[in-house]
Amino acid sequence: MEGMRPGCTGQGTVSCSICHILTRTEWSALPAPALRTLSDAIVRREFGAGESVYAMGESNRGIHCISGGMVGIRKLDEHGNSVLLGLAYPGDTLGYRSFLCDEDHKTSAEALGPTVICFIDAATISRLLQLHPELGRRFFRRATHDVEKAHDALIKNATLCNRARFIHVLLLLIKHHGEIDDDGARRIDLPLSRRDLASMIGTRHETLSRIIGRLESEGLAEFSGRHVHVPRIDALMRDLDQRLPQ
Amino acid sequence: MEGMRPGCTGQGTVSCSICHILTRTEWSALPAPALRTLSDAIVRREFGAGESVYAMGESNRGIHCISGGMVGIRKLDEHGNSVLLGLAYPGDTLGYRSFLCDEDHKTSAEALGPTVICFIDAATISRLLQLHPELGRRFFRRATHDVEKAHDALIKNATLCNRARFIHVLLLLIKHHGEIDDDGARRIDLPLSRRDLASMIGTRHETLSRIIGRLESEGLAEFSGRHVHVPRIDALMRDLDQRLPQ
DNA sequence: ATCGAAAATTGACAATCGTCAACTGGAGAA
DNA sequence: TTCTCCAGTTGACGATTGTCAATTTTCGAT
Repeated sequence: MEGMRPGCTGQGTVSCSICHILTRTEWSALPAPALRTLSDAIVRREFGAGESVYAMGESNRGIHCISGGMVGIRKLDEHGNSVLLGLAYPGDTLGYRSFLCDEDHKTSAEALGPTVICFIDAATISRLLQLHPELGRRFFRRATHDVEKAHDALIKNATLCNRARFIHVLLLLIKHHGEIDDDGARRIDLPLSRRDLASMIGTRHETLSRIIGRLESEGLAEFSGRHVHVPRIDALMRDLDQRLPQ
Repeated sequence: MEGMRPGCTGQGTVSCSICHILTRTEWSALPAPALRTLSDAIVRREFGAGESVYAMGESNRGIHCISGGMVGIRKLDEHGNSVLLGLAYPGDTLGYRSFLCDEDHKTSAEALGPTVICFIDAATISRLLQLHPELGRRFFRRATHDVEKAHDALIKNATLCNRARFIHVLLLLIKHHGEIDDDGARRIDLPLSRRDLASMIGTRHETLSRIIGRLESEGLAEFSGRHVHVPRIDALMRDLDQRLPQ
């Protein structure tokens, strides 16, 4: 199977019942015996940065569950433009919508660094869903949450300028990847290229370069390649309040 | 009950099994006896233009199903900006997500003209869902479809300029409300204010005024208040192809 | 270490956009 | 009717953006 690595532990060697991110996943709706069924069925796969987990248009053979690392959810429009719709982290389930609707993948998922993903095949999920209707309700909740996330993004696009949208993305990334210095400053190594960052806020990469330049000249952040240093994160947040429209 | 009109036929007088828009709704998953249960339970309500069907933050007591007319789905951000997220037409179900997740309404729904809406109370839905699991699957499909619609809107926002986004909205409205003249030209009475149209494409109403002005000076459309005349609709669509980025 | 391709930055310029302001026009109330 | 209010339009202006182009930097492969 593509993506399988020599170090992959393969089937049945991971226990979902002791998975530390279980409480974040939809599977936590299952009782212990069902979790054993799940553990026996999952296939653990490791991905390197840039590797595709699945691609738009592919048929969907099961559900992916992120155990470690980070995944970018991408979509291409009819003209080949790539837009990064969102980021997924350990505990997030991928491909559940198209799987449960028996449709092809509507987005692409791509590892943004060393990533470990558990794959659960169609037959196992069908069995679990039939025995435990609560699992289906959890996935419905998840879909609802995804709608709300997309609506929030639409509202940000409609009401904020590019600069504010970028700061929002930056704060989100800091929340997930940032480290705190002794003086309270934050440091990150961005997991995304400038182009992907630009596509997330809906602008061109040249424009993003200029926004970054302005943030640097104002002392709000220092960028060096993918490394970012934010001396005072509250200054960034206050900048958002003062820059509501454009 | 607020919104009830003298002309409202009230409970049990509408048969869902003969509702002409039934094939479009999730309820078509139900067999005939369940449809009778549904018919007996629904409450038909009529709304005038601008009347609220439900508001953001209200508790959710059931599902609304549009029988006739048109509804705008609106959301307010934390600063009071109103954004029109989408339009709903006969056959569309409203408020199903927050209802099935047992949460408050996350959006507002507002009649954009004389509108007839059937309301199904919580107890009836719960009973139907329990007896007919397929109904739940239909709602899941609907949620998935809503995610994809929001993602498509995000991609349009990220890759198209305001002018192209407005033309997309205009074509959508023509599809639903347009009439065809003898010479093939289209006519519409827009169901939305300029401000709402602007919020849909994520810009200011002054900017929309200028975009409309340019479309008029190029002969692509004539605007007179809310009435629009599009002499050649294919010219509008061709304009989209030539104006991909900005 | 070197090379080459892709990513990223920067400049210049035209086009677009947001803001503020003034003005027009129509709908509803007194 | 007249008045007021609000949606809509238009103008002016500065700021931002997209595009094209040139250049620099980065990163992986050889």
